[in-house]
Amino acid sequence: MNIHSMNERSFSHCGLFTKPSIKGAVYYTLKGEKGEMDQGNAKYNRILDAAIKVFAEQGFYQATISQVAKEAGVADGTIYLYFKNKSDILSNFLSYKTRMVFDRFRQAVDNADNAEEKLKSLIGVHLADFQKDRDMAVVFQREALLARCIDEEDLRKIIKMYTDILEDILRQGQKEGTIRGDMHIGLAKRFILGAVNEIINTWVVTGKVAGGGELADMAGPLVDLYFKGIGKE
Amino acid sequence: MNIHSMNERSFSHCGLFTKPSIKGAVYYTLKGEKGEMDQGNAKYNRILDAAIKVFAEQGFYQATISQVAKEAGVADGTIYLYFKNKSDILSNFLSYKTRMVFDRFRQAVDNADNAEEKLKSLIGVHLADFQKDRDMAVVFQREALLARCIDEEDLRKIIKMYTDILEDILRQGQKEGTIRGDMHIGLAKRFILGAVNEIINTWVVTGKVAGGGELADMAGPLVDLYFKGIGKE
Amino acid sequence: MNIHSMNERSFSHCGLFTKPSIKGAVYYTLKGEKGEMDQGNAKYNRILDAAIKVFAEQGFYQATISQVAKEAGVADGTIYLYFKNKSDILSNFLSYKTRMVFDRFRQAVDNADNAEEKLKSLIGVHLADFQKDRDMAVVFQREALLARCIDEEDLRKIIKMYTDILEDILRQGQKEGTIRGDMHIGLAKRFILGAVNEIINTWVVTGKVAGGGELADMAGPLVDLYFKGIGKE
Amino acid sequence: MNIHSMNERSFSHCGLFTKPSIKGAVYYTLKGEKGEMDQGNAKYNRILDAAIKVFAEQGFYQATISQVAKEAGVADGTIYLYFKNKSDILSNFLSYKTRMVFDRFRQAVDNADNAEEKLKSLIGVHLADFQKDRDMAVVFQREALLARCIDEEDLRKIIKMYTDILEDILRQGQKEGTIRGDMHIGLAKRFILGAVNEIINTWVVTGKVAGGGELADMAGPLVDLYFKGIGKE
DNA sequence: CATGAATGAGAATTCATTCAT
DNA sequence: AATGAATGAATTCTCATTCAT
Repeated sequence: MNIHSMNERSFSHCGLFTKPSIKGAVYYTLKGEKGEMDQGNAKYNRILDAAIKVFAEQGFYQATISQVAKEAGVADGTIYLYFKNKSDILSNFLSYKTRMVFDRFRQAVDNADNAEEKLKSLIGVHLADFQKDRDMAVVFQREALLARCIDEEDLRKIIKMYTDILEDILRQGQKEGTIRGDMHIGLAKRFILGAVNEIINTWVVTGKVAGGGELADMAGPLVDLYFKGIGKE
Repeated sequence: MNIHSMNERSFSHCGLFTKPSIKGAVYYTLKGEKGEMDQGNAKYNRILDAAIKVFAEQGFYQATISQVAKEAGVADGTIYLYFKNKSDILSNFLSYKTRMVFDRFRQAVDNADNAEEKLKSLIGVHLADFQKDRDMAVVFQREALLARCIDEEDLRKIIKMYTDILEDILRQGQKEGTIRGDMHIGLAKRFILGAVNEIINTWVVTGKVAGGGELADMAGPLVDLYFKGIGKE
Repeated sequence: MNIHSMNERSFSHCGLFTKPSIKGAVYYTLKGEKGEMDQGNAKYNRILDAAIKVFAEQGFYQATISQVAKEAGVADGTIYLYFKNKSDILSNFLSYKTRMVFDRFRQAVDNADNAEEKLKSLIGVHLADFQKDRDMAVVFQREALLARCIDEEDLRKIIKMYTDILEDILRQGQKEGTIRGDMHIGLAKRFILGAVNEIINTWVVTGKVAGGGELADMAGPLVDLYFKGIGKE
Repeated sequence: MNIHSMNERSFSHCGLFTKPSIKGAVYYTLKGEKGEMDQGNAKYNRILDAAIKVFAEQGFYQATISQVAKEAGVADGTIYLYFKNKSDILSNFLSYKTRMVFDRFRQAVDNADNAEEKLKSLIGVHLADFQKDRDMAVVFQREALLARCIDEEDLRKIIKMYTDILEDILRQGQKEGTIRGDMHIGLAKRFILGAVNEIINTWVVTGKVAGGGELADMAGPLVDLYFKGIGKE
């Protein structure tokens, strides 16, 4: 018997956002936080961490289960006690990480007052969280796209989640009178998300941040650009 | 002897933009234009076209040489007369396509007068060209990133090429007085490129354009957003 | 220490019919009959029953220890307290079952008077017993042959046991004057056994009995055929 | 590209007897008979022969593709150019062999006049053919039963093919007045087939023929038993 | 140049068996 | 005795690449 039931709610099987909790994800969240976390969870997390590290370094398709197992310090076969197959590792990671990341995004937005502050807060958390965990960032930005093992539908949902948050902010700003009413919201959403992704991608590829500071420091100037544009009044 | 010398200057071996001409690329450019083009070149192009189609459909790693050969109507072994290996096909494509695309981009920019027109022209051609050839767009946006067979250095160069064009435009705009002088140019470049990529990606994944029209139609509204931002004056 | 000494006398190691008693078999025989039977024996039997069920359904090689354990309601490891390995389960079953079946066969033969009655009784019990326990029948007819884990020598012995019984009957019939003296006894034995096996196999595969009744009902008509043949007078 | 289209009509995919010809089987038939047989066919046959030899020795599940490849003198991968997978080898063999064997059986029956002669001829060919190729006999008698990779439906069809031939003979005999009209034909068919199988199985397991001669020599005495039975008139 | 059959290294995955608890 | 997580050997199958024709 294996622990698969625990991960049952993987991307490819149950839809990404339909079930409320992944045990694995929960355990993962608890990483390092609870002394009473048992071995099984620890191992699930160890494998997940190792896999993301290896995927980030090698790319999903280049990475082998053996490499992941070695990195995690377990036998090859052990991986299959926790994950259905190689794709399932990535699925579980994306599923869990998406959930976690969006929880933080929502929080960041909820804790700010007006549209501009909300946007600044959202972008700030986005950049900070991704900078904090480069492996995650690499896998999220690069592998998620290509991984044909991930349902395109799920991919769309992840993006939609983000653009939905943005849409809320934009509409609020329009009500507040701080954001133009005469623009294409669908375009504006992509416009905002695109810049953030581009900045993260540049950092992922070059290791550098435009301007030389922290990734999160770009949130202010970026939101400034979003609002004022590049044009001279 | 095979034709490899011809492709020697592939991405992964000699750097993308260091040597002035790729015979293959040249042949490719000439596709359908010159009656005196010999069989070999035609076959080179057939394989390249077939490969991009298959890569776009299956993903680079899922695609097999056999599929490409079948699509191209040649034997598996024939591919190796024109390309060193599987990665080399993608490398050659990116190398050639980058060159071609940037030629068109430069032209688009050169044919316009002021910064705003240049930007509009650049984005317009970018969107139009990618929409015209979805397979190319898919491979460019998705596979290029993940394909570890492409040198990261080369990837950086491609992006730099684009942002260099943008930088020129931005500086010209600043001189013209149409673009703010008090902004971070490095950030602005990513800000511009990011939106274009995001719009293309959305189209690639969903098949839809925000707004419902043609991809190229977004150039105007997008540049408008770039200049004015989302803020209410 | 484990209980292995108990099963030491498995098919593959000590020969099937050389030692007088298998503890496991004895326990098995006692299944449900003795209140003082301890837990260990009950578990031994539970595993054996479960294994035969799973082997019958999946085939010996397709069946996994985990499936057997689950069916038996014990942990995977527990199986190895009672059986040396997977083959040993089958060996023990065949060993026990052969013994049990032949006890009943001998009894059936002993309780009848003349050769024809003996034969009818033997065939009747054979068919009835196999019909009563389809899993056993499947394993006996199908898996026993293919399972290379069973010593061919043992296989020969089982068959010989049966044909020895038949030989006794045939010789008695010849003495009694009811059975021809001018025939090849070795051939006649196979002739008799073959028909029974074929009828059981047909039932195992199709689930049907030629004629549509109970398997055991075929004993009479079959023995009639044995004696009279298919020829007209 | 591989040669699979050639074997398309495998047991498990298209039903056993629905399509008229297996190229592979045809080639196989021609083994050693036609000088112009090309390499591909020769290899297909080499692999098939090797596989049957290995399956007969090791059993289907114990046998590995590597063993088959080694026996055939080809690389492991080559096997997959000719067969979809391990089961497909067995399927193709059984499919081909069944066809061939039944052609010979039909011929044997057609060339004889009355029921008794037909039966004698059928049994004679059956025994002779199986004795001629022990590996085939082993695989046919033992592995075919157990191989869960073979559709049970197909198994039934093979058996039915044989019993259909027998039924024709029995009915003809009844018309001719040489065979009893008062017997259960379904039972009689199994009765006949069972004896043949038992004799072959005994020979497969012990290497011996009851009586000590050739397997085919048993046809006469056996048919004599069928007709006259074991009873003293 | 072109072919495509053959190769064999390499990867994912399974599962009998062990052993620390 | 019982457990079941962990192991890792073993196996199937894939596919980029080669090379004789």
